[in-house]
Amino acid sequence: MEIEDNVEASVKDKEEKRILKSLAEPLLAWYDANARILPWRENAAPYRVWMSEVMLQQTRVEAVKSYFERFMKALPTIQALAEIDDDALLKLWEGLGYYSRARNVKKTAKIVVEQYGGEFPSNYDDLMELPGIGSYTAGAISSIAFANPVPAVDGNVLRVISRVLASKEDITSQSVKKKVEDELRATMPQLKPGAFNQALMEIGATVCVPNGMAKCEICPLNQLCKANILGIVMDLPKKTPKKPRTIEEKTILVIKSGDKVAIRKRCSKGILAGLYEFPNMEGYLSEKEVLYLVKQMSLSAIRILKLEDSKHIFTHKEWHMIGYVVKVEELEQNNSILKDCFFVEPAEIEERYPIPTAFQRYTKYINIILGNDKFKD
DNA sequence: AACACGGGGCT
DNA sequence: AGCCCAGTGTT
Repeated sequence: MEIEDNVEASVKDKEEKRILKSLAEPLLAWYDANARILPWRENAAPYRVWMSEVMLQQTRVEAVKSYFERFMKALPTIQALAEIDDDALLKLWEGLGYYSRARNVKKTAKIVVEQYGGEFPSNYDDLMELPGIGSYTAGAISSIAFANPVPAVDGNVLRVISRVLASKEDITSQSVKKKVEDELRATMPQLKPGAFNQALMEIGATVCVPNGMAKCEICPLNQLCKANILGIVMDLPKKTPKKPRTIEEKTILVIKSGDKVAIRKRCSKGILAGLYEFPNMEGYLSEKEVLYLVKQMSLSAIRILKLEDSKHIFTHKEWHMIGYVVKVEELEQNNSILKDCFFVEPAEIEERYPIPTAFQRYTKYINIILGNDKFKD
């Protein structure tokens, strides 16, 4: 019985290997005719490939386009990136999300300049040592910029391979990803590995799509795709469901003094690390409670206005926010709200301070005129 | 293996 | 409202 199982497994392995090896020809032909024109495809310089791949981590192509072009214009060389000021770097990344990526590209730029003479390493294992470069990005850089036959397995590739092989294994498990990487490393073409990897992802992004109907009619792989043949494309891939988001309630204060507004720098660890924000606290505070706190710091007239409620959704949590604009004069030092805050003009925020999207909506209230009807003593 | 880490677009 | 995206790092 054990022997029969082994024989069966071996037959299945060979079948899978045969299918994977037959992918390259139709895939490369399709890619030649259907590759999208994208900014980072103008040329495959390692610096460009690296930056685009990092930006594309968990981020849609459409969102990355403008960021990539602006970033490469501002920092045309890896030397320029290695030397840029942290706030200026985050300002270039503002709104793109996963800000540790920005910190990591700068760390890597420094290493490449100092340890590699400014030239990116080409092989997979060296790339894997660099901050912010994992198995996917190492494979993408090595194959696309240096033509090394190593796989670049992202969510698209996992979905496509899962369907082509009609595999019911859970693609969210790391062991499955590792297995797909190993199988592709053994079967992918030695010629044009960069085009092969990009073609696999491009099929996933434009044909073998995750939501809605996969376009199997126009897929170059439809004749050899087991899920298509078996009619189970919509049932694949299998994934374990995600944990529900936790909800956090916050009160945001837009504190105005003259033409300036109070902001502060966030902690260097955790969510939105190192970005700037309006002072805020846990929980919903009433107008009275805010006023009480604000009175401790302001010696004279105070006006306050409640703002519209807002909600910001992250991957793993939701911020439900209420906000107030508060006009203050004559500040006392070292009060609790304004601890770590400093006052800046709106124009400075726009050009200098990176503000996460969750707080961006409150910037429009900086210039609000507070009427006398809201005056409180 | 599980979790933290952004933001946005599509169904 | 849920899904998921050209994933990586930490625990």
